[in-house]
Amino acid sequence: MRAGVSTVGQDELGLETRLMLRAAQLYYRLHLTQDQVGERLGVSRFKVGRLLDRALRESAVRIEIVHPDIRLVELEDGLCSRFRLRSAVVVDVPPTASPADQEVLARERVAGAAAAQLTAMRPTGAIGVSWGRTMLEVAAHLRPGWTAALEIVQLNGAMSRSARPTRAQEVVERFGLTSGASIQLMPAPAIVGTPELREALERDASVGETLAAARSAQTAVFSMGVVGTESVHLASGFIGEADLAALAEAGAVGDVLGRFLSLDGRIALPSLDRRTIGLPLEELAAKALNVGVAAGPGRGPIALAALRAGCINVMVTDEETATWVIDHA
Amino acid sequence: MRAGVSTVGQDELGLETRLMLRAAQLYYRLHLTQDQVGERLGVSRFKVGRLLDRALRESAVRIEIVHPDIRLVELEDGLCSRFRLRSAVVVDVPPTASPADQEVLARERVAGAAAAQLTAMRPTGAIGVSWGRTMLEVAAHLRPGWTAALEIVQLNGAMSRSARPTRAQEVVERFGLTSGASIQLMPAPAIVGTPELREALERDASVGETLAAARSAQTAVFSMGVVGTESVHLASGFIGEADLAALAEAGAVGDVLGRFLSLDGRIALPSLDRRTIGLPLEELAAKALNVGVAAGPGRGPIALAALRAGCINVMVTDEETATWVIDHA
DNA sequence: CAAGCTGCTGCTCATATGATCAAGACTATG
DNA sequence: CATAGTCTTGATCATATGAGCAGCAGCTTG
Repeated sequence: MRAGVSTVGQDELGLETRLMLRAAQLYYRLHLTQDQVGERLGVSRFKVGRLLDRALRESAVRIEIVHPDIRLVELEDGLCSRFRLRSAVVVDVPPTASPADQEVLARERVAGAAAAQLTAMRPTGAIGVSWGRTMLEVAAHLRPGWTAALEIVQLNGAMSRSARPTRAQEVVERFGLTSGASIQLMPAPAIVGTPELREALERDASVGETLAAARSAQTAVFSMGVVGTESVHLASGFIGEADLAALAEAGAVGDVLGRFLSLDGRIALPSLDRRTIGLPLEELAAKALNVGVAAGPGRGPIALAALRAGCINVMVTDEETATWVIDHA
Repeated sequence: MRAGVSTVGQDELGLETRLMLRAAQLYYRLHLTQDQVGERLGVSRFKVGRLLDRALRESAVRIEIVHPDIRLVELEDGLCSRFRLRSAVVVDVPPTASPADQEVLARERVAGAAAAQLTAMRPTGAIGVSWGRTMLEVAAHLRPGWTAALEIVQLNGAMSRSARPTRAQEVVERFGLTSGASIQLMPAPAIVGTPELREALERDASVGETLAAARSAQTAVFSMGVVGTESVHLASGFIGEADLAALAEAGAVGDVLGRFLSLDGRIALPSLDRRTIGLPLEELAAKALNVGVAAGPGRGPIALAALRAGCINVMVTDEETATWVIDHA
């Protein structure tokens, strides 16, 4: 090797750096092999490798992902690592004219992604599901044969006496019809008037057996609701204005399976929770696969609360919600 | 492969693109192997390779060299490809307070680079050299043992009668002393009064033998001079004000070996050229290795002219000159 | 000047990557 | 409903790259 001559060191100009840039140019821009670069530069391919290594370490060469959607992947990674999730899906929701449209579109997009994610995951055995507008949309996106699961079981009470029914049954039915699984409903309201009644109902075979099935299911799919005048629980008549005021007072930010949480991930109003029929959150959190779906403006707080409660290990949501969660975690 | 299920096509979101970004993220940011990426994403490593390929082709991933000196390498490449050079060296010259300082610093930097380049190239046999301020500086930067060449020969006339001598002998001597090569001077002025005298001198053994040696040398090292009041030929008394005016009239932009060129690379003033003693440019251009050195503000035009004349195959210059040449080529 | 030390070089070998190919899946069309 | 064509997929093999190591040069220090 004649490299020895360079040891005379006539190098005020950073000859080594020059060599590095030249190597980077030939390798990254012209796509030569390290061998070819070495030949052109008169150095061994090992040296070329080391030069490129240095270029990368010293950030003389920057590799960046410039696709506009990369931020979604970054949000997904952020959610996964911060909350130890198995996976996360964050979808882009194009802006719409009105906030109402935005909410509808977000729900539609997120639900589609949730359905795709569920399909890809191929859950088996029994699958517990909640209800609500988002879950209804998820159900609508499921395609026949999406899972080989044997049973679909409702995770919480849903039977409504109101003029605007919950359509909870449709959710379960659609999950079942598209998969050939049997279905099991929870024939009870989401929330009743007293803890004693809740206990009595849960002890009764009608509700109790479904609850037992919900308990033993290895998979759960559920959405998150907001607290406030647009709450589905209010519309369905499960809670009244007084409850709403108490929830607001207690700092509730939304609900999971009808159980309202405050931002720290704890039950906001234990007295109300004791009147709520369905799987308790600790038991939900214990499942192997927990797909939580949050779609639409204002879902950030309840999403964060649910994540903190540890009852989600697969998150599906929109960019706005994910951003809020990451920013406030 | 369960990939079949994805063919149901619940993909308004560009699922494939999402996968691509995820792969790019894991591969380029987290530095996993394609195998590992494939495992995490549930696809084969071949698919990962194809995804990354696509990401690169579609510019979803951009690899850029961000080091501040990369522009110098780009200029070098530009010079090499535009003028079919063997190599080019473009050096950075930090700004100074005054233009005069700038010229001195540029000469110093470029000369250092030229000396380093020469050293790295290890020319053998005979080496022809020109003279001038830049060449003197190059000579000063040579370190003992820089070449195993046998002879250093002066390429053009240099003997001056003026108060300010050319110091051309110092250039040759320094080249010789640092290498152990013998030296051969050209004992004649650069330019004489008549073509006849030039011919007579070149026929004489004193000049003729040196000229023959200059002709047979396989390597040449020379600098480029500007035309104008600061011309070294004027200062040395080789040309007078009248010649200068004629050169300006003829569109001369500078000289190589005392031969003045116009921007198109041709002899600007043939009548003057016939009075110039030394190697003709066609013979210079025929050599295997021609190191041309241009340093300092205002050298762009003569550098371009010399390149167009085809008498350079290794260019050493500063950023300003290189930029000018590229922009005007 | 000797001796130890540091840092750099190129080597060997394991691994990662890319090119090419054959088979299968889906589409479009008769 | 068949069938040809196109696209995608994973396998094989050659090549490119990276990890770890031993040798050597130059520097420092006694």
